[in-house]
Amino acid sequence: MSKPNSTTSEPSSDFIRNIIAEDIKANKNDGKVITRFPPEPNGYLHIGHAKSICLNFGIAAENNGICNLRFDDTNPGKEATEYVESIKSDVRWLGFDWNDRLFYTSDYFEQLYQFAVQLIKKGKAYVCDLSAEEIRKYRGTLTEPGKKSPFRNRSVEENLDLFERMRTGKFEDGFCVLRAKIDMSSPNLNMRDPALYRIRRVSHHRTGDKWCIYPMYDFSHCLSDSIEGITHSICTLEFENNRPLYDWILDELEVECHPRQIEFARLNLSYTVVSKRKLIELVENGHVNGWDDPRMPTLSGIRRRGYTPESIRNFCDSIGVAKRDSMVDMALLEYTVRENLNKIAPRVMTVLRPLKVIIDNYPEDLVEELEALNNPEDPGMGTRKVPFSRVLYIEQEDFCEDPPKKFFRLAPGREARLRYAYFITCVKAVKDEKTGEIVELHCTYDPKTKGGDSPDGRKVKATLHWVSAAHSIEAEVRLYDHLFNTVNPSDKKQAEDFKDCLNPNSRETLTLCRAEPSLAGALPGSRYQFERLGYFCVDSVDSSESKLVFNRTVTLRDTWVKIQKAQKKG
RNA sequence: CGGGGCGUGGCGCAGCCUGGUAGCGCGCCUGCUUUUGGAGCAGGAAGUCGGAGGGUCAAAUCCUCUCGCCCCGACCA
Repeated sequence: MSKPNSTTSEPSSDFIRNIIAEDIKANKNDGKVITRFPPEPNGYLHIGHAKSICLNFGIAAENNGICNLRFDDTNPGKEATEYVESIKSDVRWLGFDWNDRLFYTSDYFEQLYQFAVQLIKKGKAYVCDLSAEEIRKYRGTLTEPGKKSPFRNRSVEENLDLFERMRTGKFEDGFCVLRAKIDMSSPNLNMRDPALYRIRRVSHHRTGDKWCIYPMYDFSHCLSDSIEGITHSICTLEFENNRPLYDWILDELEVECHPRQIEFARLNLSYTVVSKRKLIELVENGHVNGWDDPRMPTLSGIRRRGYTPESIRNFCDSIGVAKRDSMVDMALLEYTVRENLNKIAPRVMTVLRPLKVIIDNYPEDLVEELEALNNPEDPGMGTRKVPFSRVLYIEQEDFCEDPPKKFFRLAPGREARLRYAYFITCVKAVKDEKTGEIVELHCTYDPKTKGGDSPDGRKVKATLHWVSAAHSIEAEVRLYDHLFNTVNPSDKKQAEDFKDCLNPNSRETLTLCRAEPSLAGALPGSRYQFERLGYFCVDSVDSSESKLVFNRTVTLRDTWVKIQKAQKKG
């Protein structure tokens, strides 16, 4: 009964949705489903977060539930308002709405503190004066048990007093921590008396200097989930080892709501990195131009690149959710944008690398306005007029003086169609005497083929895009390729430093492109298909009325490139 | 010599709980339609389910063992 794993329909069933379906069936949590997306505001969201967002908001929506957006802001040193704003706008852009369910762990600092007090009163937490280094030593190793802290048996009263003094700033940063009293010989190191609170005099982006102690992830996350009434706390695999601690804290505190933590494998995408730490490094070392560089796998980068939110959602639905580590091929992401853009992007003609074409037998002063479809996939998108005249530009690679097998574009003596215009025949290629470079083409046109069809039924193998030289407008076009040269730059077997895998040719800027006049005034962010080339969008940062700048979102599927590669291999 | 996970066509997943010789998407191949070498439609190749045993009439599905990969030793999340 599971639905096909289509890229356009509902996501197929996965183990998490199965668990939730069973819980609903068993009327657990009164049949309610409440999830949450809990980013730490210490960086920008990337495509991996999109998977989590789609999962959490998606599951809530499918089950008539709720999904909270909660900022896990317990480490003020690394967090900032800039990040919370970017995260909010990215989630919104992706198409999800948290309504009034916007929360911050910092909203719970007082409650969390009281929970800690409760734990102390139960004799389940203590203030430990060991230094960070000492704690590490006492913790033992993977194969050896740890040692008990000499402060482990302080009285409840003493701990209560000490903890309050931690809060009121009586100790220096790092002087002591509050620890859970669990089991120093547990095979799970997370259970060897983990730190719950640390002293840190850093002002917080929301609470300012109100606090000098901050709760650790393990303590705050489960309790925040509980406070919000989360039913299913979905997180990534690396937290699997933390689950016993998640459950321990909620059990000890006897809270009314004890969410079920479920872990899934994070997304890995080929030819890029999906790790906040690595992305920060790329930004800070200037390997890219900021978080929204169109080559970045950040949502802001992907958005600037021209991807649609719908295509990202379809992508997330089609990759599935499981527990095994895997590497999703970037080609699938590209497929989902093409699939989406093919339906909605208006077609337009733009020549990236212009080659002048003179139609010898076309009247010097004539200009015809030819009708062109805005989208052959959707006649409802209407038509537009494109000017045609004696001097045109076509793509350099659409002409070949000595065409190889299967090349069926323009060549000396060969006839081809100019889209929506006429059949033209190349009569002569003019070369630069010194470089041998082809400078311009002389062609003739067949007036009877106006519109692109010959009344005698004559066929041509190729249809080329073109622009009228006099009417076309200048544009800058930025072509992008994979940010990295290797499938998995994070693989230490590939390179010690992932930055060594950076693709030096990940961006190529073309400044002399010629676009059809209808593109004048194109709005930032608007997306087009440049016929035969790919999908492009107006850059939202650098484009202006006086200077159009386009980003190539993705090329069209290119069979000719494939044939050429096959021919090279023999 | 610790603990926790995972292993199904090239890639990503479903199926496993309630055994009956494997399914989907992408990719790949062929043909047809087509004024984007785009797109659509039709068809096709490709896996014996990490490996080995065991019980069963019958296992990817149950049991045992084994191999491989990932995660855990921040006062990060």
